[in-house]
Formats: sequence, C-alpha cells, structure tokens
Amino acid sequence: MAEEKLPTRNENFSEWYNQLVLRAEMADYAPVRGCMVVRPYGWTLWENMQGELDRRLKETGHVNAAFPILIPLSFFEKEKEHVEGFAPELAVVTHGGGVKLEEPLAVRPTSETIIGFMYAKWIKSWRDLPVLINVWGSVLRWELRTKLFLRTAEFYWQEGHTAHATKDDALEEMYRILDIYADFAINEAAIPVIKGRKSETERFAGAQITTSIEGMMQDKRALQSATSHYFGQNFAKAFNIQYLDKNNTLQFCETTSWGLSTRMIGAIIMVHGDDQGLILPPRIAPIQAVIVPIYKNDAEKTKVMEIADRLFKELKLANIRVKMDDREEVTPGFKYNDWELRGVPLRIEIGPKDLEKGSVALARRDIPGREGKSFVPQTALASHITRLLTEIQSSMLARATTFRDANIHEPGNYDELKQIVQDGWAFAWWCESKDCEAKVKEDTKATIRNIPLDQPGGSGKCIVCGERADKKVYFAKAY
RNA sequence: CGGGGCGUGGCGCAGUCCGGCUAGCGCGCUUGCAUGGGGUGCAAGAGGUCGGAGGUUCAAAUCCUCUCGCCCCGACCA
Repeated sequence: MAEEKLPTRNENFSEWYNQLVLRAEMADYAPVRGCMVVRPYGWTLWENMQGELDRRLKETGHVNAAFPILIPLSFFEKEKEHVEGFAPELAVVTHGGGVKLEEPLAVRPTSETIIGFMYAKWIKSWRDLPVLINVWGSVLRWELRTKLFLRTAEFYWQEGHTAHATKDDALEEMYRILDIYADFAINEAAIPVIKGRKSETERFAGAQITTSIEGMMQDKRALQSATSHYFGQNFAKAFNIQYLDKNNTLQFCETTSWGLSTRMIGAIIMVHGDDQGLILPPRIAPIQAVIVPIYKNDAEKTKVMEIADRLFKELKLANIRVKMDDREEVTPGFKYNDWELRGVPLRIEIGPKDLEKGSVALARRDIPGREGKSFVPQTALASHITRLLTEIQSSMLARATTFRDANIHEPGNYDELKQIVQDGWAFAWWCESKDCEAKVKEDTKATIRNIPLDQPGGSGKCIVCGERADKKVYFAKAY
C-alpha cells in the first residue's frame, strides 16, 4: 500500500504542485483540452471560499444575479480594446439545433458586454444608481497553455459589475472591492497579498485602471490573485448606459468590474503546501479536524469508538467541520499520511492509552513532527480545538508573510534587479515609462506586478533609466 | 504555431536500438488469515487485440509509411 512519495518543492515545484492537486483529489483533467474537473474536495473548499467572499459582498450592498453564457459575437466589437484583448481567446458557437446560426455566439470569456447591454435597458435615472450586481459562474477562455486552477480554459469565479453616477463613486467601488479581496486573501486564505495598480501594459482590456492583489508563491513567483477594474465611461459609451441626472441632463454611467476565481485555490496550494501535501487554512478547509481512532481488537474498538463518537458529536455541536475516519481497511499510519496529503489542519488521535488517561493526541498540520503534537484532556476539547484552529490560521499567515518579506529585496542598481528577480521580488523606483518596463521584461522575463497603493513617498531614480521616478513598484516573474 | 518527450491491464512503468515461443514488473483491485500509536505482512486470484490504419516478414509492442491523442518548454493570459 506504499503510495509513491510526492516530488519535493525544491526538486520540481511545478510537478510538486500538479501531484498535490491530483493526489489530494482537488481536481482532475477533463477529456476536453485545457478543461478541469473540480472534484468534491476541491469544490467544498471553493464553496467555503464563496461563502466568506459572498458574505463580504452582501455586507457592502451587492446582490447576486445570473447572466447567459452565450453572447452575440457582435457585442465584442463595441469596445475596441476589449475585442482586441479577448478575440484570440474566444470560443465561438456556430451551430444550434443542427443549423448554422445567423450570428455566431461567443461563449463568455467575461461578461462586461452582455451586462453592459442589459444595464443600458435597466438604467434610466440617477435614482437607479448605483447598480451593484455580482455573478457566480464560470467563463471560458481558449488558453494556449493551461495549469490546474491557475489557468484552465473554463474557470469558476465571481464577477461583479457595477454602474455609478460619478467617477468618484466608481473609483470608490473599485477600491472597496480591492480591500475586500485583500481582506479575504489575508484573513481567509492566509495569503499576505499586496494591493496595487497595474501598469498600463498589464491592465485589463478596456479598463482605464486595473488594480490587483498579488501574492508570492513558495517558488517566489508572483500570482495575480484577483483584480478590480475601473472603466470610466468606456463601456457605458459602447453600450449606451445612460441616466438622467438631477438636472434632467443625460449622462453616461461610470462602471467597474472585478473578479476572483478558483485560481485562489492554486494560490493556497502554492503558498502553504509542503512536501507532505496540502496545508489548508482552517477557516475555509473542507475538513478542519479529523478523528483517527486506534485499537487492536474488538474490545478496544468498542471502548475507543464510544469516546471517539462522543467527541465527534461535541465537536460537531461546536460547529467544527470534523470528520471521523473509521475506515477498517487501512492502518492509522496510512490515515495520518492521507489526511496530511489533503491538508486537514488538525488531527485527533484516540487510542487505548488515551482511554486510561482521559486524553487525546493532537497533531497540527502546519507544524510537522513532534513539535506540532500535543496531548490534551478530553474535557473541553471543542473549545481547545476552536482556539487551536484560530492559532493555526494566524500562524499560517505569519509564516507566509515572513517568507514573502524575506524574499522582497530593494536593488541598488539595474544589475542587482536582474539578479533579484531570478529568485525573488524586487521593489524599486520606476519612471512609469513603457520602455523601461519592456526592457526589464526582455532582460529578465520579470514584469511589474503592481504599483502598490502603499507608497513610501518622495521620489527616486528609475532603476532602469535613472530618470526621476515617483513610484516604487514590484518586479517579479509571474504565473 | 515552433522546440522536446510520450502512448503497453484502473494507475505508474520495463521491454522497442538489435523482430522470435503463453508480453513482464510495481501500485491498486478481489478473497482469506494475521496486523493496527506514522504510508501493514503473508498467501491465492482477476485483469492487456501493446493509441489507430496500412505495409515489410515464416514471425511485429519492436522495422517502414501515414494518422490520432496527450504531456513538457516558448509565444497568449485571471
């Protein structure tokens, strides 16, 4: 029954990641090129993430709705940059009901166009604004190269689309959402992300401003984990989203859109996992604690299971997502490895020795080996575990933050920058010229991840050309 | 689309260069007994027209031609 060992992170990060996803049964490859099957374990994680993000969105006045998956191809022509950006990635339906369609239909790669079309019908007056709609669904982009969760042809996400009366309102919305995403990433996924604005080169097709949260994976590459865009009146003009203001004057709306996808699952795996498998943040883990009962014979089994069942019920009552692993056909040792691979934050072992002492053995997933083990009394177990889960959550965030900060460096000159981005992030002054940005990309393959909102202030010299620079930015290789 | 690699029981592979008899191995699966606090042990068993088509040959997983599919690296990207 000896499962083959996982490849280690250092050996081959990419292979390590793939094996983790497949072996932990998060996802699998679909028969269609570049598509992914999200398996129940992975989907439960996503549902938990959805719950936490959806709550935040609803608390800030957003409502959910659904829009069609098929969009008339002509809709994409209406916004010049948008069509240029997405044309190469569109999948197009040409036939329906056995006959050739008069107008081909695009499978949505994102829904700005069809939502813009609908908003134009719905919005008439300043009283209708703002419109704050969110959509949970999936989209399809014909990616040339795919990787489970990080970039698949079809992926699951939420996309929010809002319309506002003024520029200030729309910008405020864009930043509000960025804050929600960052809060979600930090406090639910335990990923310390950096909020910032994208450079002109990197921004979304059709957007005037694109903001993102960027996280550092354990191979030190950056992952854009969510984006929030401000469109100005671009889409409003393309789709005639207009309203009459208080002075009875016709005005174009200001719109935004923003999205967070199952890519975040990939981020969680790449930020927290170790050579034993996944490590999932307790707040969103499908299973927060697993009970492994241990016994040698039926007499012991009866006694052990009695206690195990009682504790299981207690934990359930305390709203802990607990799982009883009462499989007969595998040994405890196998179960330990199995749940470690799946990233369950806490393991509870109950055996004959514990019966005598009235204790259980706990093992923290985030601290492998003896260090993470403790023996605690069965009494008040639920409250102890609740506390421990909170502690695991915060120590995961702390560890990821320490790792990130240890791998961000400030280059003193261009040569140093080239060195740094080979194995880390560089935080440096940039003059905001496209040429300097392009030069770095050409020389190193690193790009400007974002221009952080949190700026040191003052000014410096562009790390590339030496001219005056007002912004400091992160350069890194990205997924 | 360019470069590289691979298709052999459910999964992972060996065998291919140099053709040869009933195509092997590990894992998993089935059954039984033992075992059980860190990936259990032993025994027995089921399971494959070697990606597809054509050709060469007494004989093809192996050689030749064509074809289909997948993976990795690059260009594109949440």
